[in-house]
Amino acid sequence: MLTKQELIKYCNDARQNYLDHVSIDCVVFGFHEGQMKVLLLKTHHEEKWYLPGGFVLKEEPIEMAANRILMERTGLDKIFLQQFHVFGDPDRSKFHNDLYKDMLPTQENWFAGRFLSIGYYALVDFFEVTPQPDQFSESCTWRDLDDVPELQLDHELIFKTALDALRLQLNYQPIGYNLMPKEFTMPELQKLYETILDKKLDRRNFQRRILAFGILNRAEQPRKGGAHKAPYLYSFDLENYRHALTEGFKGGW
Amino acid sequence: MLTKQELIKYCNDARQNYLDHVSIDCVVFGFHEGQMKVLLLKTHHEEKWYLPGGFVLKEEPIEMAANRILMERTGLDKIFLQQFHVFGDPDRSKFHNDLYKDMLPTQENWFAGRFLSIGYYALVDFFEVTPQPDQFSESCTWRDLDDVPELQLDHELIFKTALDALRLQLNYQPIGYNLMPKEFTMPELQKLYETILDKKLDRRNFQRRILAFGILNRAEQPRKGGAHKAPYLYSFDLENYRHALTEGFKGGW
DNA sequence: TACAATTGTGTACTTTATACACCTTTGTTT
DNA sequence: AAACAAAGGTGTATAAAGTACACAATTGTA
Repeated sequence: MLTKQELIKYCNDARQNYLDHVSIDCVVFGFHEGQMKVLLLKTHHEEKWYLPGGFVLKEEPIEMAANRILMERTGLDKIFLQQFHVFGDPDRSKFHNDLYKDMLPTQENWFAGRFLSIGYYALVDFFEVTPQPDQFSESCTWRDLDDVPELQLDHELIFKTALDALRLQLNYQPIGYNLMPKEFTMPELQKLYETILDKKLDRRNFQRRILAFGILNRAEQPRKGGAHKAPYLYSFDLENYRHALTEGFKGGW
Repeated sequence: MLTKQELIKYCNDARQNYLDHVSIDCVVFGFHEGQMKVLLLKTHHEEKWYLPGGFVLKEEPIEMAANRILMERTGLDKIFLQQFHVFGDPDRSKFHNDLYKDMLPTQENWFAGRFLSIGYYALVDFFEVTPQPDQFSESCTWRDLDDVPELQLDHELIFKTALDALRLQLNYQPIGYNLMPKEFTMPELQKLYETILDKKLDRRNFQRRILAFGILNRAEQPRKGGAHKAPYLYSFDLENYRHALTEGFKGGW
């Protein structure tokens, strides 16, 4: 809970710098070695969880805003964010809007206005980044997908919609660059798909299909040292990968 | 061109009623008997073409806003609109913003502010609806997809992005209800797909594939009276159609 | 009556998808 | 050292889907 002075200061700052009525919320999925998580913020002294979100500067492109917001609120930089939906229910922040209504008249409280929220999602390796909570948050932590706490506002809807969008994306776009180490084994890549889809895939059929996409290069030398048979190492063929990103996989019709 | 008094009046009205910084633009694709068109507005006394767009009322859900805007600007009612993207470049309406800068200082001109635009698209039978221009427009007309005039602002980008979204949709959702008459022949339905995709499909393979989706019922009696062999008539199985709409066609992974 | 246009139906071939089995490698157990 | 378990590479049989065709049936027109 803010003091009245703090609230007024934040309102003035926001009114001056941010575009009114528009916010951005980011759903950052984290993957590492078969585990999938989502990045959440928890406010000070409360058990209230949020997706990292924020506002758009008056002259800022929204893609830049999404990246800046993610950076400011979680410390994560240079993450590829993908716009997926706008959440525009006028009541979506009703509870939030009323929070400070006794302290400051709603008309004077910039944050109590109506906000549409543009949803962005991303998929990162959570071992490659170190989330840092901002001043408003007590913690910024990865939560297992099957252990997501109750979220504030409509953030559960945003989260679920993002997960659907991500799963749909698997069908016509390559995925995994920036998630896998430079070289990785086929079972490791399969884990990624299985984790996102939350189901088991056949080892051999997965291999055939993913190889058919033509976005992988196999290294000469297999990985050594581990227990069991030495697996081959693969890396993404960046050129083909990027091409597949823009062109998509199967044409459909 | 508006007079200064008119502009001031519109600004006041808008400031009072509309959410600042947010607009909606609709890309309405029209289809009938193998022709595909897009609905455009032309301003009075100018050769300036726009997509039908407008603003969101302060307490209005954005889906309702999209429908109201389409109704107000084109007369089209009860059209299923699908949100597909937000266009958030701060310069997207730069030219438009400067239009009245000599008449009214930019700060006082509500319309000269920055607007994000939420894109919606729809697909309708253009024989079933009668577009009516609103007071701002000289005409509201269907234009052939390959004869789209130069569009104002970033409306060409919005149009093209909508077309991509529509084509992508063909791969995992049924389409055509509300576009085809209650009963239609297979070649007629094929025309729809060919027109949207702008390419020829094999007659026989199309039939097999579309029938495999299980969303069509074949009538007992073929159509009579026309020249040539009497074709069978089909209608959409609404239950299966709706199911396919929510579930999607092929799972992919 | 021949013909062109349109539509229905079939079939061979290719490609993908699915469901399996078997072998190799490597560290651990006995 | 031999046996074993676990992980991983590769293959194959079958089914389903996609592609490319050919031919027959119907109907109005030349």
